[in-house]
Amino acid sequence: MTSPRVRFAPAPTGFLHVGSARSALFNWLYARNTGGTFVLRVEDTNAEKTTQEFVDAITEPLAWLGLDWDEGPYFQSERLELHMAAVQQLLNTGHAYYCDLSQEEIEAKNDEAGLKGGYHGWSRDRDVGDGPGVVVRFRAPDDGVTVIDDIVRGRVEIAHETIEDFVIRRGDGSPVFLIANAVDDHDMGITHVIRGEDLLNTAPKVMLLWDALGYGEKPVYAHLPLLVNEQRKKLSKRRDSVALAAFRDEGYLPDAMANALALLGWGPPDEVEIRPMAEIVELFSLETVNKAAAMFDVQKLGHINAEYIKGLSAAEFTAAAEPWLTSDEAPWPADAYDSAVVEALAPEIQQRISKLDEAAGWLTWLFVRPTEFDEKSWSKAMVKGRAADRVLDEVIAALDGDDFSDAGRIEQIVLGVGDALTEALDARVMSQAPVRVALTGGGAGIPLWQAMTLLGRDECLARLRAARAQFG
RNA sequence: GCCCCAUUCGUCCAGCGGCCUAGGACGCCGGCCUUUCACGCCGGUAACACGGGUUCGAAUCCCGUAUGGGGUGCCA
Repeated sequence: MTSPRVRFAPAPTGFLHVGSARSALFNWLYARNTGGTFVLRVEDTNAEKTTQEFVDAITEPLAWLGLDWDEGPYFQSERLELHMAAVQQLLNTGHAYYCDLSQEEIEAKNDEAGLKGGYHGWSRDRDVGDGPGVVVRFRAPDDGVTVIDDIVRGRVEIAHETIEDFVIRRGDGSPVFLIANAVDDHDMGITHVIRGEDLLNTAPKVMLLWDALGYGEKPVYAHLPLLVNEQRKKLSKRRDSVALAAFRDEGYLPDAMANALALLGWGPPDEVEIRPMAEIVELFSLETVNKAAAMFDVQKLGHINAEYIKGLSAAEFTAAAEPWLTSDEAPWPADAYDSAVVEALAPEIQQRISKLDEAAGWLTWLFVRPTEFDEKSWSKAMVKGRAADRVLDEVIAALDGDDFSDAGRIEQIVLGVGDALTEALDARVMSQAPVRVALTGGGAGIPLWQAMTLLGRDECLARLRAARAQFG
């Protein structure tokens, strides 16, 4: 058997959405698993719309996801003459004919014949000639069936009587994707057509064209279950925010994204969900793809991404998060940023976020002095009854002589103050909370001690004194 | 309307006639750890759409019904 050739054939719509990305991924997985070839083909019947920008909107997200293609991108628009030749061939062989009927005229004829909807071969024998506004229709067989032996869905039969004489060339002379599809898949030696279930109904039409053109052996089909939203509707770029680029911008890692996408409609036999793509490639098979539509669950994506973030080394994490930490949106002035601080604290940040754009929130106080104290945290930690004022006084005094070189020592000093007070006052005194509020402005965050060494003695003491002054 | 497809925990995935008192993951709930928040660990919650068959035996096979979805374009 010759090695498989698969293709991902998106229309240039301006961006790639997760449903398309999933189709691309499954094609890629199949190609890599079988040692086949992954072809990228842009289905642009409207050639003038295909600007470089639109092409980039497809290729960049694919590359980001790690889906490298072996051939292409080919452009349908550049193969127009071949498509037109195929239309002409069908015309010559009697498989297609011209039709000049308008939508209104077709409806009128349907009404007259007592038929509802569709097109019923009205111009088959009218001997219409070509001209402006005239379309070419395929003469679909009146009886018999086309069988799709779909790898995912099994045997699907479509009765030919339900297939109307569909248009293969528009009134403006341009070919419709159905004919382009048949021609391109044939010319490019495509062996497996792997795509969304929404295209299942177009398969018999292309197969009919395929036979009429005398192309011989057809590709095998595999229609993937649709990706749906919370309402169980097909993911739509209109309703749902599903641009792959948007996920990238929020700080999802490409490997995590690809891993998550691979789990929609398919699962590894050993039930280990989060794993390197190389293993997924190894385990993947079209035969084990699900039939039922899958909901794209951002919460699970978040969990997978969090796991991937935790798996990064400190240096890798710092580099990966840098775009968010150095952007204009970062909550600190550009010159206050210090990547060394981030790298030192990376493990603490990594275990607290599920997307890279959440990193800044944990780091703000290290790069800029808090402008105000969180009210709730203040009232919880800074109560005199719990000796917060004395804690701050003694922590300030004890820390004043320290050189802030050792996180462990700072911890001992601060906690020691609390313990001593606990003994003296015969009531549990927690010294961490007031110090945290004084330093960070809030009550929750990464561990203090190491961060304090990074902040430095002068800044720490200044913040502690400022907070102490609030007591009046 | 017509054609096509699907139906296992809230969600994703496992199960492809007996191993199922249905397994894993996310989420949720509880506990442990912890002088913050997390992480981690332990435990719990929760599903075979319904009705008929076939079979010694069905989540698994067949047929209906219901529900959901896709298509029905001179979009792809």
